[in-house]
Amino acid sequence: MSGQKSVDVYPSMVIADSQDNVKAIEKITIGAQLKAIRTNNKLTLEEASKRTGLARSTLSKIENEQISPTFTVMQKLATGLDIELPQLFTKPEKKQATGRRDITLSGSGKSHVTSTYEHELLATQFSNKKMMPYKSRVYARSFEDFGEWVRHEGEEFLLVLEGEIQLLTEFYEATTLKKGDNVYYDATMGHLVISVSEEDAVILWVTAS
DNA sequence: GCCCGTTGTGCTATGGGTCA
DNA sequence: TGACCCATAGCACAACGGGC
Repeated sequence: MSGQKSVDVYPSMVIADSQDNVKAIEKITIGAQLKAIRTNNKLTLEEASKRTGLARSTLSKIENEQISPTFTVMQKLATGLDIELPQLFTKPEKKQATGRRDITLSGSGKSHVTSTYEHELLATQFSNKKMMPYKSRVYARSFEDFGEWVRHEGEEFLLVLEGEIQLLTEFYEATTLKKGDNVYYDATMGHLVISVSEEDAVILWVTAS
């Protein structure tokens, strides 16, 4: 319950608006997303509290960015509010149409920087999509940069766009992949990616739940 | 006055870091 | 390795303000 630690799979996010460099950065906060989802569903904090099992004050603090929810809390939020977890990181759509599309111009994805990766989330306007595509610059150079395996629900496809990476997985030998190489794997298996080229590698990732 | 949201305080539980 | 300390998350509770 309390004091839980979690692997930062989808960390707090920023928006980049340049092609190669992150310039003006706009923060996308989980709190704001949570509040939008809750109010769209016409739920009070009290009602949301009952549905998620989290205290009303806790929800208020999350919405006002006073505390950062752990992965477990985000799972409770997703379950209680009947949403997919990635929706906490994407702006909610009021209604969905069929035949929809989402164009992300070069460098205009939602960026989110960690100590190991700089993610640029693509096609973020869809709140209920089955895949989550994102481009990542790989800062990590060793397993120690992560401390533990990254694992989560679903499957992932990875394509190397620039540089050279090493894919480390729980059950296989480390594999070196260069530009154009790709891999599809079960994301519940412990995995992580490190750069092995002189420059930080850039990869395309597609996560499907 | 009631409902709702926000804020502040104090407490507990837990994990990480440090040190002997 | 175990003890200790500290930071953090989460909870309950109370108080306050705004809107109806």
